[in-house]
Amino acid sequence: MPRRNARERMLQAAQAVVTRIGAAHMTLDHVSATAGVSKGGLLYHFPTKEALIQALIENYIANFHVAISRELARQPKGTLREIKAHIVAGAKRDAKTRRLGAALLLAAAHDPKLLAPARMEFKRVFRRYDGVGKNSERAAEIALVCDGLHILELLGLMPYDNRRRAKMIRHMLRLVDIYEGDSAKSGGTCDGPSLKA
Amino acid sequence: MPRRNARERMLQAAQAVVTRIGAAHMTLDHVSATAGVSKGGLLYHFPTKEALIQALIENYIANFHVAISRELARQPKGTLREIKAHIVAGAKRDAKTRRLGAALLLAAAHDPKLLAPARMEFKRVFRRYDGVGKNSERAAEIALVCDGLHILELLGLMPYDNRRRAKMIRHMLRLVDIYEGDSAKSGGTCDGPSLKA
DNA sequence: GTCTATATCAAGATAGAC
DNA sequence: GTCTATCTTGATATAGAC
Repeated sequence: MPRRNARERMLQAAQAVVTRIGAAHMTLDHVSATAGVSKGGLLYHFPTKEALIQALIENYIANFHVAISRELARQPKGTLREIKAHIVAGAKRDAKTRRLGAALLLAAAHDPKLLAPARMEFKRVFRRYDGVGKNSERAAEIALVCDGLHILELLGLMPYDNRRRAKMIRHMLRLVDIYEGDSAKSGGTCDGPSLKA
Repeated sequence: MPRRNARERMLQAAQAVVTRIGAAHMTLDHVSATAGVSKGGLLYHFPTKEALIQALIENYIANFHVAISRELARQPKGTLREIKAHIVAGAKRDAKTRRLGAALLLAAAHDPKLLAPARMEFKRVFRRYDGVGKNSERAAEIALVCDGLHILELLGLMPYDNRRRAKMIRHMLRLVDIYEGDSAKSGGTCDGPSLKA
């Protein structure tokens, strides 16, 4: 009987361990104990520790995509509603999820290849932002603000409190709106004025 | 004889190793061999591997400050010249330095405490950006764009080529100018040529 | 096919010799 | 201050039990 659950259970256990003590301190013994299997059993499903972390990262990104889809349904019509959904979904991640993301990001230290999915994700996002409007620097600016916030928060480097953060999120959404409006106007230049708050 | 050089030599060796193969794959054996001492000798100066990495990180940040100071001397007068110097210095780091920074950042996976210096650095930067002007979201926006670019590049997540990147840097400097101009509520002293996209 | 038990090997850390 | 010898832990590899 190929128990589909076993693999899933091990992934969940790994996720729990990583969230609790970080990917760097996660050991195979720890995960297998949490999952209720032997180390060998774990290694049967994930031949190396890296494979396990890789699976966690893919899982994390997939979950994020689900969250974005959920937000997308709530966004009003608009060319860039997908981007806004991205921002809101990112803003809504809870502390536990963020901790998991940070741990996984840092786990890539052992193999830059592990960042490949993330790299693809960024490529996709930047292309998406770039594809709309005429001022691609402005677009990149928005992309960088969003993803900069995202990553700085993951790493715990963002010195904002909740109130400040909420204001910043609103500001970002406004940026998208303005950019969307500018892009829609055929003759409109994208410099300065419309960005003044 | 307390050889001041010994510690320094070991630090240099560690830096070389990290730059070459990454902090995760750096072993004490490797470093001690490169430095020409035994593992025990190395561990006398740096009681743990983490202590060694910590020293490398502090060294890295100190070097970055030196680079900023150098750029500061080249910047024309202006309220936010320090910020522009920061941007330019960040943009100018060579590949080797970037690789080192990335490795050190990722090394923090083993202990979030290692990120403490970086955290302090960001706090300082954001406060500096925040202190000038009235629109603090706008200021934060600039800060996030700069540091977002910085970190995404360190992690190799930035999908830009050199030309695109240069344009983005110029755009960022222009953002600072615009913000400075808005804050001063005067004509805005933009330094012409270097800011054209 | 799925797992347990056990073996191996690398690398961080410690103790004490010099 | 620095080295050698040794301990320990954790990641893999292997041998088979069910």
